[in-house]
Amino acid sequence: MQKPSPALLSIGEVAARTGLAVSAIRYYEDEGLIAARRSPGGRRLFIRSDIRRVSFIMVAQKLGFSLEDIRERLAALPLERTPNKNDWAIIAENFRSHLNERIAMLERMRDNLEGCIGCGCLSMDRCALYNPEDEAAATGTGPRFVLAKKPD
Amino acid sequence: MQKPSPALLSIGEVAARTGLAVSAIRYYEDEGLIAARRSPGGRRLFIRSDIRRVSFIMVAQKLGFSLEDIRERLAALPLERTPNKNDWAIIAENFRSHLNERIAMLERMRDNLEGCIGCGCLSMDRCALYNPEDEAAATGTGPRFVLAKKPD
DNA sequence: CTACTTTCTCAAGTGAACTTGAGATCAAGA
DNA sequence: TCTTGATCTCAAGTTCACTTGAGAAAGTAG
Repeated sequence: MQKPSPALLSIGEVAARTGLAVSAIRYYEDEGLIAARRSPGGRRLFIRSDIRRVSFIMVAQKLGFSLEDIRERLAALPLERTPNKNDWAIIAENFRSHLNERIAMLERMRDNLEGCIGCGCLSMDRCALYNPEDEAAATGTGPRFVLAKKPD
Repeated sequence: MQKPSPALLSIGEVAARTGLAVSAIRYYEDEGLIAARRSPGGRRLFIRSDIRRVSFIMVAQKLGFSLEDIRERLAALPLERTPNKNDWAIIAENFRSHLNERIAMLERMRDNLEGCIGCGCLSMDRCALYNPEDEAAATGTGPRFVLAKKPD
């Protein structure tokens, strides 16, 4: 009967299963995002749940979080032990609220954009995307009316 | 009667009105994202619509587009002439579909996350976030079941 | 005209997130 | 045992998106 999966994984296996480069995994370890034990010969050995941890890092990055952000978020997970349901639930909950914020921002952006195309207001007033410079000049920096909840 | 706004703007004025650093505006010109004419003395002169162009760059960046992406998108706008409603509508439409994709991705991510917290499936099967490694290993690289439309 | 501020160019530096290269070691199959 | 192939460490290089610095010239207020 062949072993279905060994208890510990080499860095190459983690790389193959996540699609990440070996060098990137080492970098994540240097940066404290993951932890590895070592074989007697000095090679890194990962536990299976590290694949999930790495996957989480990759997904979070695609969503625009920095490694610093992600490290803070992952700090709630145990490094040496396989995280349980409750460990992940804490992370997920935290992550979810950030996701909702981001979704809301994108939707605002999209709706402003659509409003602008349809409304014919492009000449001057009340069009946040077409004409953010006047209000922005009054209050400070950047075209933030497109991103803000309300230009109140 | 004081001039309400001169026809052409200095780089400092564009910086003040967009909140961007002067150096960044020069950088964008080097990168071909904006174009400036020059005064007899060699200073950059921008047209008013360049403020909108710069604002657009800033917003698009916040949404995760690279300057390269943005340059391609802006290529549909005229550089020397003030873009009209139709020019912007083309950009906006193009941009909108990307926004919708991004929103959909975030929503999928969020829903997977929520499903995972609630469903109690964290031990093994059918939980894309908790356990992406097995399916991912079979088909290739990365934790893409969390991001893909369907793990079909 | 003088003094001061803004802008100019060009080169080099910065931080994030990795990758690449060199030279050595570890581990497994023929 | 020999020979690959995977991994190790450490230093240096890369890309992106800028910023900083130096030295000079342009514009502006008094």
